[in-house]
Amino acid sequence: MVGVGEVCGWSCLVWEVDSRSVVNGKKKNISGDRAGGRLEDSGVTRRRRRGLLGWYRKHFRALPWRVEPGRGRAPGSRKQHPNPYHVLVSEAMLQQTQVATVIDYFKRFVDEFSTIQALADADEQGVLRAWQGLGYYRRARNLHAAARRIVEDHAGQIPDSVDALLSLPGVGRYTAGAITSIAYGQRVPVVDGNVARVLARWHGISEAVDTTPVIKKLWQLAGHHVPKSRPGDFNQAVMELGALVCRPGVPDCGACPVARDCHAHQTGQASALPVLTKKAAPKKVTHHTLAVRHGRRYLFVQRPEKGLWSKMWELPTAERLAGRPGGDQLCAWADRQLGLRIDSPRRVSGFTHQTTHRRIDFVIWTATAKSSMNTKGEWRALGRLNDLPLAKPQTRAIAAIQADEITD
DNA sequence: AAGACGGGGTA
DNA sequence: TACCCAGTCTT
Repeated sequence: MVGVGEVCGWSCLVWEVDSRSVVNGKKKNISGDRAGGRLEDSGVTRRRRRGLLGWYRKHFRALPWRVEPGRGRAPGSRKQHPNPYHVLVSEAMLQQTQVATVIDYFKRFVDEFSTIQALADADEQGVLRAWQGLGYYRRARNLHAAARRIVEDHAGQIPDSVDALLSLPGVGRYTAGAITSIAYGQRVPVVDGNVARVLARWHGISEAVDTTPVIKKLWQLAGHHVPKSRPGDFNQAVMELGALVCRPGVPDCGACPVARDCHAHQTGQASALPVLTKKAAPKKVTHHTLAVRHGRRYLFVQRPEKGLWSKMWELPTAERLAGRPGGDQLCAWADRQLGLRIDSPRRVSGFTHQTTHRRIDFVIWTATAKSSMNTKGEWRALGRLNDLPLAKPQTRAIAAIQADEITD
């Protein structure tokens, strides 16, 4: 940890000085040179911790991977920390995904894969299937690979050091901090979107928080805020505050336990912070999904190792047909890409699917195969897809085909 | 440093 | 629409 001196006797003025030094983009010593200054000695810091933990004890959400805060500290009681495996799974699911979305996925996942060993023993398709609908499917494959590594290299114990955790696929600085602090009670900070927002407001950070020097500063700040006692509760409390009170847009400062020690609130800037850099608009594209029927079954293929929806299954989909192709183009495409002769494709429906980087118009076609000869892919009845992981637009396409079958 | 990677909640 | 979510990895 880089030494941060100039945070002793914290004041907003100190940050204003620091932040100016950050903004020219140079990695100068933004923390100042005075060694040994400890934020924990600051009255403001102690007050923030106290206010935050008191608030958290009252307002925390009961979540399936969480232990009641502060519990188990009395002599003779157990279970001070949650199951490290549960923390690993939940943190993987929570990456860029809201708590409310994760809850049911988490329950089903640990029900099906109840231990790290069980997860390691599973096959990747099964793990992807359990992840279906959650998005960012690379997370599922990384988690599965991590489980195998943990069983192989760590005797099935989730590592308790940041370095060992960072070497696992899909575990970055945030997740390593979450596991070490929450599951193992170590004084390690976390910075996620919530923490960044809270810190930007507490300290009146007016530079964009998604640039390298400011991110570095946020980790330093978080490292000085996290207490030795109950670091996991503290980290979760900051994130919970960010999710419930110190929300994006207009925060509920009237409900905030630390508003008196928040620079943004005191100066009326809370709703203006944090500042984020603008992201590129999604690209507009069209995908043509072709439901090729042979008897009662349809052809499904698996997507490649990399890229969008990697290793998920789908009805064959043409992603770069120019213009507004007709049935002839679809026939040619099926011949070329699938080695399949089909009869007169018919357009049955369409919908739009939005991801972070693409706005995809899906056009759904159906056609009959002249034979089921095909080296790759599987022929499946639509009622027997339970073992195939399918991304969202594919489930919509399949629903459209089923509806079309009925009205046929 | 900038993009890719999903899907849903919220205003 | 646009933003943002208990981020990580690749280019």
